Amino acid sequence: MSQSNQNKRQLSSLLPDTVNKSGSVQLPEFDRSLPMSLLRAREAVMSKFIPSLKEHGLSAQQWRVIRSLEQEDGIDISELSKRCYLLKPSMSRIVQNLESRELIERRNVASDQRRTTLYLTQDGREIVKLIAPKSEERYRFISRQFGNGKLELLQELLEDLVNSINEDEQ
Amino acid sequence: MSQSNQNKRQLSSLLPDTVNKSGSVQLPEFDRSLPMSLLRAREAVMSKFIPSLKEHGLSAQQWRVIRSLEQEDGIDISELSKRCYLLKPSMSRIVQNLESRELIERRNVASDQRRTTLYLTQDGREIVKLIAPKSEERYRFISRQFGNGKLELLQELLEDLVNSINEDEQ
DNA sequence: TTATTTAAGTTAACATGTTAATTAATAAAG
DNA sequence: CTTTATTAATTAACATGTTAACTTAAATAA
Repeated sequence: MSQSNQNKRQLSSLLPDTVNKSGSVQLPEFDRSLPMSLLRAREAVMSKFIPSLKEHGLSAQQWRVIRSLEQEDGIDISELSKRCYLLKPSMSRIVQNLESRELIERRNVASDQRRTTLYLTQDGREIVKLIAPKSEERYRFISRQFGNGKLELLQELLEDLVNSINEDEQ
Repeated sequence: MSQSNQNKRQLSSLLPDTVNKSGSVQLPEFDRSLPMSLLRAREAVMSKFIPSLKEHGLSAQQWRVIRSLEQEDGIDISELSKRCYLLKPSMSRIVQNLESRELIERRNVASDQRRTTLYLTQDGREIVKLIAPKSEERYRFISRQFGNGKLELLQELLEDLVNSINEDEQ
């Protein structure tokens, strides 16, 4: 994981809505910007999950793929890349990696030879059984430390943020 | 930017705190997990900033570096990598890239020849002047769409989340 | 003063993010 | 039925994320 967050500053006024007195525009303080806050939060959260993934030789992205197939097996690569928020070239390489390790397998779609569907293998299911309890424990830890109520509120705000940004594009 | 979020589901109960009735542990639904929520939020936010960065041939990471030097010039590479949440090998390559484009310049530290300090060039400052107003407008847009109060609350929750996760390590 | 440890930054190697191009298959249009 | 357009997935190429190793310089210990 990357370096810890060492440059914490006092919470200050955010996102000025007008230009400053001298007439020049200004961005929020770099460390206070929304992208940086989201980056820090995600790195902190991921730092709790990555060690147990590494124990099984899996990257975060590979786990996302396995996790998504565990929830619904047999979807195609395009759909899987959407659900995992991975670009298709990235998904293509990840699928090859997991296939070579026999954690997932491909099947052609008889009705559309362009498409390939993906399934967890028995080994893939075993690795889920090994990792899932540790991830579950990590979630409980985060939930306890941070507070269940605050976590629900955060999730809701994150969803509202995504919706409010995306509705501009509709 | 990556594919849009097309698989929205109804907001459901999050982070079960106990094992389910059958006795097996369970993770939150994949799409509802905190890492995925944070990833989506950051991608949505970044999608508003990246086009104007690309107009000037800058990646998000390169902009972070320039942005950080604009706030405080003349810091060393190690300190800059901490502030930008970039690993040192990544920072090393980014610095080389920006240096070759004459947006930043290196200066040795006479008192410690291991260290190199970095400064924005005149061209670097010009590009900040071109990009900053667009980024500022993007912040105003996000703030309007989402709500200033909600944005402050979100920032506060993100900071609390980071603090609560990290205090376990102290 | 010398030896050892630590630090700053770079490089190698591999994984993933990203854009563009390509191939093969399917759908649509005429 | 033939031609054109679109789609699914892969590959190439380059940037960045990540870990390990390396080089050079400074700090610390003996």
